[in-house]
Amino acid sequence: MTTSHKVVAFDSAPGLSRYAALAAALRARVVAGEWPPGSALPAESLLATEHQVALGTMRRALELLVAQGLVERIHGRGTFVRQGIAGASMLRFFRFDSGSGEMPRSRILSRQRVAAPAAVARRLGLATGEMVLRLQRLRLLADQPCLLEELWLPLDVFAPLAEGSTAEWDDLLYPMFARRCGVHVHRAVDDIGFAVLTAAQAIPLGLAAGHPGVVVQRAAYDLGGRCVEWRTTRGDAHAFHYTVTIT
Amino acid sequence: MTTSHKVVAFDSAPGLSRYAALAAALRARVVAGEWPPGSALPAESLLATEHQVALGTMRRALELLVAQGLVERIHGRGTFVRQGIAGASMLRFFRFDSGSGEMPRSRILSRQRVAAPAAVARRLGLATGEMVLRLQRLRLLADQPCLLEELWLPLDVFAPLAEGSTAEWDDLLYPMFARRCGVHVHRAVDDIGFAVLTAAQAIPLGLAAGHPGVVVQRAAYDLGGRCVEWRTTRGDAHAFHYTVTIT
DNA sequence: AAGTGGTCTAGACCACTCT
DNA sequence: GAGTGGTCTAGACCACTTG
Repeated sequence: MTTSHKVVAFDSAPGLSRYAALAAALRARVVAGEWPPGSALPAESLLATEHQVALGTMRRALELLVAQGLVERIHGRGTFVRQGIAGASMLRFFRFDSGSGEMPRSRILSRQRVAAPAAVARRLGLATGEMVLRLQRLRLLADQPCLLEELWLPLDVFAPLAEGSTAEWDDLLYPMFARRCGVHVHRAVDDIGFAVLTAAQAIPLGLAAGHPGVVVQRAAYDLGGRCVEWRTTRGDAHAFHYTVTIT
Repeated sequence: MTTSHKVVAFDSAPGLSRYAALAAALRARVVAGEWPPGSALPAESLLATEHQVALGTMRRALELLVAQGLVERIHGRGTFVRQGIAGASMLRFFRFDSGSGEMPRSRILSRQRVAAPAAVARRLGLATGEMVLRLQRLRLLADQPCLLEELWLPLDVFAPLAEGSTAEWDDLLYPMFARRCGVHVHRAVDDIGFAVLTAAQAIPLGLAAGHPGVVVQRAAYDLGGRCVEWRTTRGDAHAFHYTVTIT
């Protein structure tokens, strides 16, 4: 008598190593929602027998996914699909002198349902004229305004945020995106530059028009690689600092 | 009859895995100069038998050194100690609109042998008052000044640079450091900030006093982890740009 | 105690580079 | 063809977490 085991096929490698093909197959299952963010994958031994490869090969595949930031492994507990980026990640570019353990606060200044301008539509991978949510947001530290943000979100997936009061929104957006819209931000690309602030940008920050400012433009992507946010953040250039290590 | 093989001992692990201890032992031999930058290490199979470990374990150790940036492996050729940082690494923070294939040029504005000020001595790990080389350097792109730099170098290892004409110096410093002083810069930490330029800083750059400037402060380290350079670079803030990806 | 990931072994075979 | 690193296997044993 033969026992029946679940067997999962994966595309054999077109020039790819077996563990790379395995990693791609596992990634596809994660993106498809088979294992939601925060949940555990089956044990590596199980996955190995399922895919009919040696344990070491499956380990290589999982290590690859760890390096790619898709999953994280915890000794003795298991392999988990990573939750998205935590939030407050914009503050890492700034050094505001306030109580160090200070919680950042947020205030939504405006919220509009608008047709996407061409530049925004291109960034978000939408057709020009598709509906988006435009937000203006002020971030405060110890009740002092420090960052002014303009966000563009595709309405098809962020529709829940178009309704209800914005006064009750969380101070951190990404956890709220996950909870209310099922959108997990897994990757963000920040482009940093400097520009003089206009009056409209400077006043909410308590600065004067013409003050030097930092401009961070961010594109944020979900698990599947779709751009789900286009954001421009402005702050006082004198508060900017960032450290890079090169090897 | 027994054949005699070279056997290299390494400290058994005080809480370290065997491959981590192996990596540390190999790193020590590289730092000691047994395999100079650019040269090849023995084959992994040889190293494995020398250290009396399985091939896979030695591979883990070498992979660790690759991840740390100490060596690089080339399929079919061997394992090589990495040369230092190439140079021109400061330009990656700026976007000067000129011919894209433009070679950056350098001009040494001043060179002094001076006693290290306290702040510099601390950064370089010297006693206050030890002798250092202070350089001012202007970097040009298409004959346009773009960056102004102030460098502090410990004289004990950079003595060869205190003699002779600075007019003949290379445009890239790090390869010259390696060739003339045997100093290989393997790691650099850049701290980016913002400040308004003084007249003395702005004039050489063709800007006006009070112009917004980017300030990059760099500590550069050699193979052994010694800080061998402390540098401050200033440039037009409007030319600054940098991209960071977070996951 | 049971289940998880982490380390280590000893081998076979493949892919690439140089001469 | 000889020598290098890269992949894959099949197992043993260890270390950590949880019930």
